[in-house]
Amino acid sequence: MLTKKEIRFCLDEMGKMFPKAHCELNHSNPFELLIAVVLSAQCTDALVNKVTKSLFEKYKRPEDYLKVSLDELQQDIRSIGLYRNKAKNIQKLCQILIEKYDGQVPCDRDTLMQLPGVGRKTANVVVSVAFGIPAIAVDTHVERVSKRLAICRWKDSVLEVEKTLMKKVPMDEWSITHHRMIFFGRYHCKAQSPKCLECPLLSLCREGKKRTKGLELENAGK
DNA sequence: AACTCGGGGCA
DNA sequence: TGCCCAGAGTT
Repeated sequence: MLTKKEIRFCLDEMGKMFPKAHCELNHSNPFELLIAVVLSAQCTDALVNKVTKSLFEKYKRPEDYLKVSLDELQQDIRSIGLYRNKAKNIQKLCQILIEKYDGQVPCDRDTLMQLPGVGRKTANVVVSVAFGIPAIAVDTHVERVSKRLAICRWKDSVLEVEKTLMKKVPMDEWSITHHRMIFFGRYHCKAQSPKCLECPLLSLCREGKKRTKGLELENAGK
């Protein structure tokens, strides 16, 4: 298992590789952030950004999402995939915001998780980015990177990964941890083809050592 | 734990 | 073409 010092080194290196990783989300508007993160499930941020640009010109407040028909909202977000469920969830979510929370986005993680389409990952992103509440959002990239680097154990559940990260990463870096690991996992430490041979973390990466050793044996055998 | 949603991106 | 994807909900 990696020490705190080693983890800090890893995060620093990830920050050097993707220096703009923390600038991708809109900090200033919790409602737009919530919608954007709900839309981002199972598709890339680049794709969501294409949609949200025009979407946020048309829909400013929760009320605006309820003024149109479900079909119209579905068409407005069609290009991101999973759009039927997401449109339904967003209309339901907006209705709840209006009825129970005076049209405002709750700043509590557990409250957010009760909204349709909002799971633990989405709730953690919203509270940490929009409200500055310490939280670490764990998605498939964060989970994979944490396991490959032996920050946590292979068999750990998503929740256990989150707890381990909170224990080992200094609190003031929690928010940035999510974005650095996301970019690192998406573009470098890929699920199928990680770039271990050109990775600055190889010397302390359990999975990387195993994989590169495998590559050497493979090459030697040919 | 396994399945579903889904169009776009990429090899 | 076929495979995978910044998840969440249901069974």
